[in-house]
Amino acid sequence: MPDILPLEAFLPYRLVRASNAVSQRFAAAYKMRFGLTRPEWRSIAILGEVGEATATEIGRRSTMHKTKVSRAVAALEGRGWLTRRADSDDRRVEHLELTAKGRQAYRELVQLARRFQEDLVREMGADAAAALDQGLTAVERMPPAQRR
Amino acid sequence: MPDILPLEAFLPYRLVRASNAVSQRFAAAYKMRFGLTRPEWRSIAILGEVGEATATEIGRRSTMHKTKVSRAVAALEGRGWLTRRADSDDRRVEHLELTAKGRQAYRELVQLARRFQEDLVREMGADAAAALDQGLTAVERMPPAQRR
DNA sequence: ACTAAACGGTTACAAATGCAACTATTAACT
DNA sequence: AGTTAATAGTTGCATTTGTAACCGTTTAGT
Repeated sequence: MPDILPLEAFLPYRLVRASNAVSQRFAAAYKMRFGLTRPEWRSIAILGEVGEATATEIGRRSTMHKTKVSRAVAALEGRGWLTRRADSDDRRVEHLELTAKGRQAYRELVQLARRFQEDLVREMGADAAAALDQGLTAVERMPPAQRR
Repeated sequence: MPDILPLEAFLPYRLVRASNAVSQRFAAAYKMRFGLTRPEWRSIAILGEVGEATATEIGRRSTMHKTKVSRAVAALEGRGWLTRRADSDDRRVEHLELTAKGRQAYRELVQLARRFQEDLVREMGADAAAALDQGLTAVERMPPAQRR
């Protein structure tokens, strides 16, 4: 009498699958357009949003490990999409900022992302999208101790 | 007037984050209890659910690449949790099945998963969990061409 | 029947990732 | 002041993952 668990009904699995499906599709878009990796796209997204940040802050905001951030930042710097500026008070800290070229790319990326999300919502249906939003909000509210 | 995109409002990003938060927490549980990797746990979950499957079928059902499945299956075989049986008609095919030991582990894993999901739903709130369910269902319904 | 294409599964190699150790610097403690 | 702990960021190394090539077998086309 085997007590089975249908994987299709298991929330963590469904979340992973949905997440993979959606972000692989989006990743294909920005990768094709710019040759960016996910850590790179995320770092740009943060910098474009807040204007200026340290590597640590990028990591905190985007939930990426600091080595990922470090490598992404190095790559973006190599592309000439961001610059580092030493902090005057604390010489460990580097303030990062997009260059004009980086901001231009960011603008395009934002367009891409907006269109993507619009398509997604249209395809899911507005009511389902609202439900998803509500569900994700609840997950996001869960305390870090529980979330991690 | 930079047109910004708040990452916190971008669905793919939110999905990835929620998915990571939830499944890292669950992974910690089965990893601690059994030392399983995620591909291994998924393979067991499929086999426990359907009783018997080929590697290809495991891949299809769990959305894992065939190399991942191949490695997971090899590891589980090494543990003595599953056995391979050659197909009589088609000698390329191997039918996989959990051993008694594997089924025992599966039973425990199902318990673990059930408790996990109950806790999760309780913590989110039943209404939010229902909303999440509805949202995920809509994503799952999206055609593969769009999903991938 | 014979060749080419397709398929199940494994393996080799390259790229991405995570962890731990490291450097340099600042903060905290006594 | 002087030692210790903490922090920002980078790098080396082991592990994980994905891609492509591969072997053996079956199917399809001619």
